[in-house]
Amino acid sequence: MNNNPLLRKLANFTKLTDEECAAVKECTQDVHEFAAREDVISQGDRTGGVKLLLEGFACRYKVLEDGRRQIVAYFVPGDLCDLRVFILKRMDHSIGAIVASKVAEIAPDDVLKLTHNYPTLTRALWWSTLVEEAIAREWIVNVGQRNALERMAHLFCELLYRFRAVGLNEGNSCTLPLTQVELAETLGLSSVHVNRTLQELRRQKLITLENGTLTIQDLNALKEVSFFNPDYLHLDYSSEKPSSAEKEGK
Amino acid sequence: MNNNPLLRKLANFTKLTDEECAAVKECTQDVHEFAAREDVISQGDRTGGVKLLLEGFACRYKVLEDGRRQIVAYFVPGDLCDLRVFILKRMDHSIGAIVASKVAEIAPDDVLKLTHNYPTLTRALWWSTLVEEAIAREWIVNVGQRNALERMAHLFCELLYRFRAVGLNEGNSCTLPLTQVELAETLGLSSVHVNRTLQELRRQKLITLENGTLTIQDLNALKEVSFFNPDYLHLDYSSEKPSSAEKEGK
DNA sequence: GGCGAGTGCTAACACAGGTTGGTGAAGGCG
DNA sequence: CGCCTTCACCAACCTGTGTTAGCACTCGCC
Repeated sequence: MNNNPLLRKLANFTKLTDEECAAVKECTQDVHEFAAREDVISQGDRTGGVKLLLEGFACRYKVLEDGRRQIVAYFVPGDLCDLRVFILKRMDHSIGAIVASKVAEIAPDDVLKLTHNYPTLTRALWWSTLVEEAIAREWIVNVGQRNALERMAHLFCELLYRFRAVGLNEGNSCTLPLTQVELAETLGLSSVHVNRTLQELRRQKLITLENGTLTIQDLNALKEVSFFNPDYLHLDYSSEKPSSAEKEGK
Repeated sequence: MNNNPLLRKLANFTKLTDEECAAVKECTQDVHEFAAREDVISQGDRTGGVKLLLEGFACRYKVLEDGRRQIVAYFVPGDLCDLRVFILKRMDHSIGAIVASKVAEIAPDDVLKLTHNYPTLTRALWWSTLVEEAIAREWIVNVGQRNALERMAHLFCELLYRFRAVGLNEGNSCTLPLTQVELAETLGLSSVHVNRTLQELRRQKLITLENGTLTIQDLNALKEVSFFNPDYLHLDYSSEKPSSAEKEGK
């Protein structure tokens, strides 16, 4: 079961039956490969099926008319982009692969079938989209209220938690193949200031970031300086549900 | 039909049958009133039903541990807060009334019933949640990439479009009962700088804002200075669907 | 009638972060 | 092999925005 990162992620919310897992796997057979820095879908394109990142690392971004670019979300394996995009006609933003990635495309009809036939799975999928929205809100807070150091620290905390949720961490390390320019476009900073801030984080022995690998040396300290509160990720299956009569599993 | 702002808004996406309209109305009978600056629901609370703003003006916000506050969304009448919140256990943010407001609470079961029985209505509701997400993304772009003047201009453009979509504008004017502090918390600026920026917008004869009423004197210019592109609001029913065989109405 | 709270507004100063322009190292490629 | 591009890194300077503080006005209330 755990070779599918989506199922791995959903397990953070609820336990799925074998049948549900099989149904998901069946719908995610249409896999496309994208090269690093290639667009999966571009602003203005007609919406297609729902994309599921299977391997790699990708982002959502918008560009202003004058060229400024803002990355508004990251996708780690297991992330879906908008369960219901196909309701809209055109993409109001782009999705780009950051490194070589594998993306499954789920046909609209399959989405409807899945949500029609499997209520538990449906709840789990809704949970994942609600989390995605919560992340977007937290990013607004991040760029709106936090300074450069706090912003960057907060982002790194979030990414570690998300990689963990799909088992793609190694202790407090995870792959993070971002250039400093991309970090800048994420955090609303200049790349120069990203560089300075990275150095400061390293100087304080909070993180290391080299060769596309992020290592958080002191997670508690990093959480503190960035006011990171993981509640918005709603990864609370184990913590709040022990009393429920549902199966425990695993 | 048009006395319900939600139905009014959904009409921007598709035409609903009388039966669907009646079903919506029936589910939105449980109305609560909130005073200005009162919380509709607070961070940490257990999630209840889905809230629908009927009258007034409200916002979503998050507060950091040290007191900094960021408003991450505004609700105009007709806006729902997360069709599926009830899947989550606790609110990771608060919703507050800005002025005295009326809020309907739709029971989770009613949401499920509606989406189970009325596919067209369901599509329209999904559309509205997708738009809400798109707005959140645009806000990230706003605070991340635009400077103070552009940010404020962009926000005002967005709000006018949204008030228009529910018929609550008067030409290029709409009610906007925000203090400068609230504007600051929305745009990630200090209240002093909000003041400066407002004056600059007034000086350039782009807007007026007094007694809680925003008037956009030169919408085209305001859109230009803020790189405002309304695509993300997906209010494109009329513009992209003339060829469809569906009814025209109204 | 006066007082305090809340709000809009302004000025002076401080500083976080942006801009510009540079270096060197690593990798791709003719 | 040298050339070009990309990226991390660095320094000097500049500016947008924040901070602090103070004044004026309105409104509600004792």
